Amino acid sequence: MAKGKDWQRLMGYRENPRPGGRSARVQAAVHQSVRDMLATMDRADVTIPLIAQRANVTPSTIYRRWGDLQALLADVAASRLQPEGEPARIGSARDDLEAWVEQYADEMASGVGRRMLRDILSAADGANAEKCSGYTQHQLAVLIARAEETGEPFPTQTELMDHVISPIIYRILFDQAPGADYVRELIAKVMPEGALKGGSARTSRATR
Amino acid sequence: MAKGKDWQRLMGYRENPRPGGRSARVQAAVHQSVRDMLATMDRADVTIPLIAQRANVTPSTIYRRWGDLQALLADVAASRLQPEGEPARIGSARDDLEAWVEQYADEMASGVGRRMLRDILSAADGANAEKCSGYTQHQLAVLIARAEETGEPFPTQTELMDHVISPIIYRILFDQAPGADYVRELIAKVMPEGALKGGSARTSRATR
DNA sequence: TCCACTAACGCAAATTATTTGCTTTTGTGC
DNA sequence: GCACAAAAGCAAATAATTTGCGTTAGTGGA
Repeated sequence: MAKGKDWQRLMGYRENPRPGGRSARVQAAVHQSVRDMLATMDRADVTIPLIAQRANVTPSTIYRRWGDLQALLADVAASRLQPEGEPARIGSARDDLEAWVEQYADEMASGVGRRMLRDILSAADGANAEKCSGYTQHQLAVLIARAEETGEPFPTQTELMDHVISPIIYRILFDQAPGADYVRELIAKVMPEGALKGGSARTSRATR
Repeated sequence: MAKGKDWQRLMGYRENPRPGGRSARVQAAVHQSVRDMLATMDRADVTIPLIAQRANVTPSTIYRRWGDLQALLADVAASRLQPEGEPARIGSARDDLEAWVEQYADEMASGVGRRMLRDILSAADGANAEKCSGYTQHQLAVLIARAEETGEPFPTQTELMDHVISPIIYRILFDQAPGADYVRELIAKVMPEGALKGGSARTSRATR
């Protein structure tokens, strides 16, 4: 089994060799089918033949295009994890950050989010994982750019990834869900000295 | 397919229902078989029938006991990730911590370590992931206890998990390997104020 | 030590998933 | 339009998974 493990690379089946109508339709139908099935039935019962049937596609099409179920699930998860827009503008850069990270943590810690994370990480090809991490970094970059514009003191991207995102993801993957106040504490810790929360003292949580 | 998804729980097949001779032998043979195969062949070619053959066991035995390949791989990975002993005693508590974390990061970032991590995370049952995180926390607890004995200032377990272990694991899972100096920087950041590195200034790396 | 009990294993048939060679459809560039 | 080839469909061949039932062998009690 699994002889042609990486033909996807061997024959450059990558991104846009022929993105025209039919291919795109098949891809959309298959993705939709996967999303539907994940929403309605237990993940252990989701199989490629079933996905294919619901998508009105032949199983071999899926096998040839994605390789195996894990790769397909990872692909679907990665596309669902792609942010729909930029972080909301609430108020100060820090407020925006807090709001965004809280929502991020909630999404990732939810049942579906957690499973998507795992799907992405368990794929043989790490491309989707990198893509997913890239999305996060991009969102943070937007927040950082805003802070720069207004001159507000703000953590660097590395600090945010290492000390806010990483602990959140670790907890989700290995233990349990991080709560909203835990997230705020993480943020408080990486904010540069002198950056105030609202109008009060640094560690205060009175405002809001 | 996969009808009896979680019979392992339904009928309490858990840890020690009957750990006597034969069961233990089968478990050892299967684990060994998996380790051998992972070492010699491509992971995509590792199948349950092959594992069974090499372990001189019937495939259905493996299916009934572990459920599927992912669960088996996660089980093997978790047992390989179990630390063999306590962290080495090098010198100061901080030196011990640095040495231990560096080795931890190296192991996890290596090809095998990375794959084991992913195996553990991709299993449907999160028990192995928790177990694995528990090992890490236990090792850290030992280091913390030592620091307490000698009265050296030391980070808390939460600080270490959140700001040293988490960023390392995140990088391994999503991006690339963390280097030794990156690891030392993380440690430097969580050491309490006033804790000196070797005999010199805090951020110095002259010693050692 | 022997015996009853049953968890766990082995075997083999039935089912289901995966691979593969070949044909057909259909975007794409000229 | 037309030629080209990428991607899809189809179906047969292969391989993995499930399952029912018989057998083996730890475990606890007499």
